[in-house]
Amino acid sequence: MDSDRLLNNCLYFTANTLARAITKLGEECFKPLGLSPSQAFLIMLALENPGISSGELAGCLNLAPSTVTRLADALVARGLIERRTQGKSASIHPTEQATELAPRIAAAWKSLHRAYSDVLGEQGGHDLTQSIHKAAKKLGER
Amino acid sequence: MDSDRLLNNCLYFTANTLARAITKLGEECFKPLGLSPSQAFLIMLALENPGISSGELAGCLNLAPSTVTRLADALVARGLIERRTQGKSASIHPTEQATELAPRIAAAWKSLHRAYSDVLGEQGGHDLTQSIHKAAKKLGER
DNA sequence: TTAGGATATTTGCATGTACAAGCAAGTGAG
DNA sequence: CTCACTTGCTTGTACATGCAAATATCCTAA
Repeated sequence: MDSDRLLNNCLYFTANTLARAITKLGEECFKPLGLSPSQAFLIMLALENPGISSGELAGCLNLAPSTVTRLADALVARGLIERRTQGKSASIHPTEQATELAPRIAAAWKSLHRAYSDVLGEQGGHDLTQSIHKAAKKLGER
Repeated sequence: MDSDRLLNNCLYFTANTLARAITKLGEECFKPLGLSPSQAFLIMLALENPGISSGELAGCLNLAPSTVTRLADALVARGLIERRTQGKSASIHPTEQATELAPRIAAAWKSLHRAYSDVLGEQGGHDLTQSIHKAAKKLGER
C-alpha cells in the first residue's frame, strides 16, 4: 500500500514498532527467570551498586520514578531486593537470593544479545544500538 | 556509573527509551487535535483507503488486531470513522468530519517530523528511521 | 448438504508505563 | 526557631498495547 511508505518514514512509527519487537524478544529471554527485562536490569544495577537510590535507578533505567517504585515493589515481594528507607530517600539492596540469581540473569542478558545479533548481525546490532542511544539522548534532553 | 555503559549497549533498553521519547513528542504534536498519533494515523489510512479492513489496518500500523479494534472504537465514538460490518470482516470508512480534519492531521504530522528533525537533523532523522525500519522488519519476521 | 477447519474481529484480562497528587523529610531566610 | 520552599519517593489513576479466548463467518471436502 502506498501509505506504508509514509508511515515507515515516520520515526514515531518505526521506533515504536522496533520497541515492541525487541520487547517481545526480551520478555522471552527473561521469562525463564520469572522476571521482566526491566526487573532484571534493576537487579543487576542493585548488585553492582548496593544501596543505590530509587532516583538513581530511575536515571540509569530511563524510567519515571514511579515506575521504579512499582518494579521495586515487585522485587521486594519476590525477596530479590530490600528497600531501606532513611529519611526521605530509599536505598535498594540486593538480597542473598539476588546474588544467587545473578549468573542466570547475566546468561539471559547474553541470550537476548545473541538473539538480536543473530538477526541484525553483531556489528549491525551494535551500530543500531549506538545510533538509537544517541538519538534518544538528544530527544530526551530536548 | 559503570553499568550505564552496559545498559546503553543493549538494544532493548535504547529502543524502549527512544520509543518513550518519541511517543511523548508525538503526543504533544497531536494533542491539539485530541487524538493520539496512532488514532491520527489510522484516520489517515482510512482517508487514503476508504473501506480498508481492520486486519489491513493492523498490518499497516504494525499493531495487534485487538489494538486496532480499540483505536477504531474510540474514533467511531468521536464520529471520525464508520465501521461497516459485513460478514466476518469490518471495513472502516472515514466520515465527513474526518475529511475536514485531514489538513490538521497532516499539519500535526509535519510538525512531528519537524520536531525530531530539528533535534536529529533532517538527514540524521531520516537515516535513523530507515535503519530502525529495517531492523524492526527483520526482528518482526524472526 | 453439512461437519470441521480456517479466518476476521472483538472481548476479557494482564502488563508496563506515565502523570499528577500526596506525603515525608530536608533546607534556607527571616 | 519556624514557616515556606524544595526534594525524593509512593499512591491513585489512566492509557496503550498485547495475548488468549470467544464469536461470528466463510470455505471445503466428503
